[in-house]
Amino acid sequence: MFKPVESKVSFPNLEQEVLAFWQQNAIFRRSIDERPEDKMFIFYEGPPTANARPGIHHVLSRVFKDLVPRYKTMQGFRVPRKGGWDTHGLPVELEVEKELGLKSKPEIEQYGIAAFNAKCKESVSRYVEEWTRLSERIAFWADYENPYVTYSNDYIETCWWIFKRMWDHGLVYQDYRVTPHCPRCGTSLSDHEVSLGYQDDTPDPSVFVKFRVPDESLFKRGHPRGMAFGNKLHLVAWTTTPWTLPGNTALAVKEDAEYGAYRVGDEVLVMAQSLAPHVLGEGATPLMAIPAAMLIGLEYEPLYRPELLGHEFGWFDGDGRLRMTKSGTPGAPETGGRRKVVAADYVSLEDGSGIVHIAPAFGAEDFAEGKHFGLLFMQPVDLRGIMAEGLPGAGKFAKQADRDVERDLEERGLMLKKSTIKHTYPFCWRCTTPLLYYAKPSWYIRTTKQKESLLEGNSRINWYPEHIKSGRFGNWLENNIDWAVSRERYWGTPLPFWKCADCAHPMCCGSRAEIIEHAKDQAKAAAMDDYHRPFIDEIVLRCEKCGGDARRVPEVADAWYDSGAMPYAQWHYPFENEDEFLKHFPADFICEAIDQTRGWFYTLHAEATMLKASEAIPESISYKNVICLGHINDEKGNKMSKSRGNTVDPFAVLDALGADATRWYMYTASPAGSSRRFSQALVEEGLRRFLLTLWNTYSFFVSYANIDGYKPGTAFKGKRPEIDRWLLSELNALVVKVTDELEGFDPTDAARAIETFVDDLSNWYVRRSRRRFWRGASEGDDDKQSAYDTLYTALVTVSKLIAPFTPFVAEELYRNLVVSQDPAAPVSVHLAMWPGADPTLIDESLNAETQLVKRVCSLGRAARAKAQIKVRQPVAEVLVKPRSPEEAGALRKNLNLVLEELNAKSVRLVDDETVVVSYDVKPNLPVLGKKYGSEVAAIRAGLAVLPPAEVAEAVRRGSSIAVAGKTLEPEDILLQAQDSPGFAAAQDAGYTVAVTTTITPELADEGLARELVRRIQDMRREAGFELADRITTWVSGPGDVARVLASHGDYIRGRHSRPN
RNA sequence: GGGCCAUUAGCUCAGCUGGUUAGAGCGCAGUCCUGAUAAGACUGAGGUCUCUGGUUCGAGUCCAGAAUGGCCCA
Repeated sequence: MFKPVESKVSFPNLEQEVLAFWQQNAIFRRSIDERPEDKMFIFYEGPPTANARPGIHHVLSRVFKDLVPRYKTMQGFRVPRKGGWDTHGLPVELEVEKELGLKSKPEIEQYGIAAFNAKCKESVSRYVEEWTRLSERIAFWADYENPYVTYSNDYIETCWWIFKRMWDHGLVYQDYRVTPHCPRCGTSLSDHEVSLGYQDDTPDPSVFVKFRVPDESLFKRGHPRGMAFGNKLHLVAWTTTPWTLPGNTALAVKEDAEYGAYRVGDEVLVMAQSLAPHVLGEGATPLMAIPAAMLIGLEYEPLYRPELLGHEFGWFDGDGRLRMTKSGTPGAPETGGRRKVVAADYVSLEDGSGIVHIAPAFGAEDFAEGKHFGLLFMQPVDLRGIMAEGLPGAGKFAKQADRDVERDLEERGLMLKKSTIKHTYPFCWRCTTPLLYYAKPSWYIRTTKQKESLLEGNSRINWYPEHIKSGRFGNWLENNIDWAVSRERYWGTPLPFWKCADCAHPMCCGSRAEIIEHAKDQAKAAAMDDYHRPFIDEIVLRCEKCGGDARRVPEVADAWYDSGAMPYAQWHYPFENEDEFLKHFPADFICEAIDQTRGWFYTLHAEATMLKASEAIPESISYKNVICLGHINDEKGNKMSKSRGNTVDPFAVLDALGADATRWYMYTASPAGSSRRFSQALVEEGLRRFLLTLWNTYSFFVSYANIDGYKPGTAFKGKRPEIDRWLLSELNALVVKVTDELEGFDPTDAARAIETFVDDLSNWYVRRSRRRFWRGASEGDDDKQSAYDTLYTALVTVSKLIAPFTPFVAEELYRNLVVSQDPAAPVSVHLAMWPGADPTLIDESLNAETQLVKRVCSLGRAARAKAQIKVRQPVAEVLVKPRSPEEAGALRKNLNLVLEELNAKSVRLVDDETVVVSYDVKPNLPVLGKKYGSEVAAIRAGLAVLPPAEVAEAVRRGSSIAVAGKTLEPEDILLQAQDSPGFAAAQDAGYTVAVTTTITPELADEGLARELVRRIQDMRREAGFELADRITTWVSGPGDVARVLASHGDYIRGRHSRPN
C-alpha cells in the first residue's frame, strides 16, 4: 500500500512536513557526509549582509545557488556548503548612525569608536534569524552552524596575510584619488550614496575667465616676434566652480578643434571658433584662425599662486605619482609659476569656450590629466571645504568663496563674462551639503600590474551566460584600474599598515604574531582580543628602520576586500586548516547576480590573481563556473526598490503558494542571465501548470495502485504496448536532456523540458491509458501490469529529476513511491542517485510518430467541432490524409489511439484529400488586376472553363498553369476547400483529417449509452461513492433510453463497476 | 560619452548551426470532454517578428546602422 494521496493538496503545508522530516533526520548533513571525500564539488557562498530583511531577489540567487549542489550531490559528489555573512562596510555604519542619531564622523568619534563598532557588530546579526528562516523555508541548504563571519579575528587575520603577501610583492601603494567628498561629514561618499543626492536645477555661477599669455611664451613656443600681441593675448576658459580656480594648473584644448583669435577692445581673446560668436557676441573682430596644435604646450600666467603663500603643494612625478612638498623644499620643481596648455579629448565644443580649466585637486578627469602630463597640484581648500589664507574668500566655505573669487577677478580685469546656470549637482544625501570632488590619499592594490593574469584567468572561467566573460566582466578587466582599497571609516578590517612618525617608513604586518613581534608594548599587543578599531590603533610598532614610533594608518579596508578573501579567510588559512583550504580551492561553482561583476566576482578573481602573483597559492582562478543572474523587476519591469514601494515580501509568496512553486518560477520564467518580472500571479501560473498537473498524476496513480494492490519491484517483463514504449522513450530522452542541460549550467532549459514531459505524461499518457488502470484484471493482466510499471517508473524518475528544482514535492513523491516500498532505498530523494538514461529505450521515430498521432487527433477534433458532433457521439469513419507514406505507416501502427481519441468506428488513410474536400477555384483579383489590367476578364472566363480539380492540383503543387494564353502563378489563384457532402474536414500544414457526418440510429444509440454513463458517473460522484464501490442503478426514461439500456446494458454496467 | 543585454500575440516566453505556412502558456469569447485533474480538448479574435538598409535562391534567425527599454561604467 502507498500512503493515500488526495487530489487536493496544500503545498505550503506539505512543505512544512517535509522540512520537519529533513530536520529530524539530518538529511542535509547526511547528503554531504555520505558522499565520498575524494569526489568533491566545491561551492562558494557569496556572503550576504544580514543587516536588512531579505527580499525576493535574494530568493532568486539562493535557489539558483541551491540547485547545482543538489544535482551534484545526486551525481555522487560531496558538496560542502559553508554559509557566510558579510558584516563590514559603510551600509552597516549608516544604519547604526541613523539609529544613534549621529550625523558626522566627528560625532561618531565623540560617541566612541569602540562603542560605535560594538553597535555595528550587533546590527549585522539583527536579521540573521530571518535570513536563516528564509533560507530554510526555500530549502537553501547551507551550513549555518559553522558559517564564516567577516568580522571575526581569524577572518581579519587572513585578510592581513593577503595584504602582506601583496605588500611584499610590491602590489600595494598609497596614492591620491579624487572622490566625492562631503566636507561636513568629513568623508568620501560611495557612488551609491552620491546617486541618492543629485539635485536638478541647482543654480551655479557660469564664468568665462581670461588667462594671460605673455608674448614671451609665444616666442618660446616658436612663434615669430612679429606675432606678439603686446602681452594682450588671453585664453578664455569656462567654469561653474570659481572656487577651484586657485587650484588651476593647466588649460585643456581639443586637439582636432579649430580655435580663433578675436580682438575685443584692446585685448586679443582665444577660444574655439564654433563657440566664439555665442560667447563674444557682436563686438569681436576675428583676427586669425589658430589650430589647436599651436596652443598645446603654450605657457600662461596663473590666476593665483598658492605655492608662494606657504601652502603645501604637489606635482606628479615621472611615474605619475603625486609628491607633496612645500615651496623651497629641496627637490621641489621650479615652475616659475607658469602653467601650460594640454590636449584632452573630453573637451566639449557644446558649451563653454572650448578651453577647459584644469584643477587636478578637484576633479577626477583633471587628476588624470595631471598624472598624464606631470602637472602641478594645488589644493588650497581643506577637507572641511575652507579656502586657504591669502586667497579670495579665505576662511570661507568653498561655495561661498565663489563670489570673492569672482570679485577679485573682476577687479583684476580677468573676468570676461559671468552669469548663472542651472544644472544637476550632487549633494550629501544625509546633510544636503554640496559635495566637493576632492583629491585625497588612498591605498591601492596594483591590479593593473597583473592585468594579463587577470585576463588569462578569466579565459579559463566558464561564464553563464557566456557574454559576460568577454562582455561586462572582460571589458572591466581590460579597462582595469588599480583597486582603491581603503576607506576612512571605522567598521571594517583595519589596514595592517603602520607609518613611522619620524621617518615616514611604512610597514605591513601579515599576522597577529608579526604585530606582537614589532609592537613596542608586546604584552599589550598580545592581549588584544578584538582586531578592530580602536584597539588596533593603540598598538604602536617600533619602526624597523629608525626605531621610532610607527602608528597604524587610519583607514579600514573596502568591505569587498573581505568577501574576495573568502576562499582563504573562511578557513583562517594559512594559519590553520591548510588541508581544508587546498581541498576547497578553487570553487567549481559560484552564482550571484550581475551587479557582482564589479563586486564579488571581481574581488574574488583579483585577490586570487594577486596571491598567485605573490606565489602564495597554487592556482590563479578561484572559481571555474559561474552563473550570473539577471535582476528581478516588478511586474511592470521597474526595478524593485524600497523607495518605490514595489518590493515583494518573499514570505507572503511562500506562505500563499509554497517554496516549490516559487523556485519553479525562478527556474522556468526566463534564462538565468536575463532580467525577469516578478509577480505572485506568475508563480501561481507555474503552480497550476506544473506542480498541480504532476500532483494529480501522482494522486491518480496512487489511487488505482492501492485498489489493485500494485507492488513495484517486480519489473514488467512482457511486451509493452506502443504507448508505454513511447512514454519510456520520452522519459529516457528527458533524463538525457535534463542531465545535459544541468551539466551545462542551464537549469531553465532543463526545467522546461521536465514541464513538457509532465504535460505529455498527464494529458496524453494518463488520459489515453486511464481505462487500462480501471478495468478488471481479467481483461489482460499484462497490459495492466505494463501500464502500472510504466507510470510508476515515470513518476519515480521524475521525482528524482525534479529533486534539485522542487525539493519538497520531489521528496514527497519519492518517499511515498519508493521509500515506503523498498526498505533498502535511501530515505530521502536527496540521498538518492541521479537517474541514468537507458539509450536503448529512446526511440526517436516513435516519439515523432506520437507527435503525428496527437496532431491528427487534434485535427480530428477540430473536424468534429466544425460538424458540431460531440466527442461522446461515435462517428462511423475518420479519414486521414498524411503528408507522406512514412507517416501513413506510423498512423497505421497507432490506429487504435486515433479511433479511441476520436470516438470513431474506423479509420481510413487516404493519399488525396479530394476524397473529403473539393476545391473552389477563384481568380485572385487584386493580384491579377495589377499584373494584367483589362485582360482580367478574359482570364476569369478562361479559368471558369478549366476543370477545378486540375487547377487546384496545380496550385497545390506550386506549379504555374496556362489560362487564356497567360501563364498564371499559384499566387494568382485562390483555393477554397469545401467539405464534400457527408464529411467535415480540418486541414493544417498539409494534413487533412475528416469525419463522416452521418449518424446512423445505431451510432446514435451508442452515443446515448455514453451519455447515460456520464450522467450516472456524475451522480455517483455527487453521491460521494468511492471508486471501488459497487452501485445499483435505476433508470426510467423515454423509449430510446430503455432500448439503449437493453442493447448497451453491459457496456453501461461495465463502466460503473470494477469486476475484480 | 563608453560597454553589455533585450525588443516575436493583450501579458509571460519558445523559436537550435538561415530552409516550406512563426509557436506555447496565461487572459478573453464560445463549444466540448471528464470518476486523476484546481485540469484538459477544439474554435475564434489577437503578429508590418521594433525600424531602415545589406548579404542570400531564401532572413524572426546573419551583417551594418537607428530607435526604445534595462543594467553597468564615466
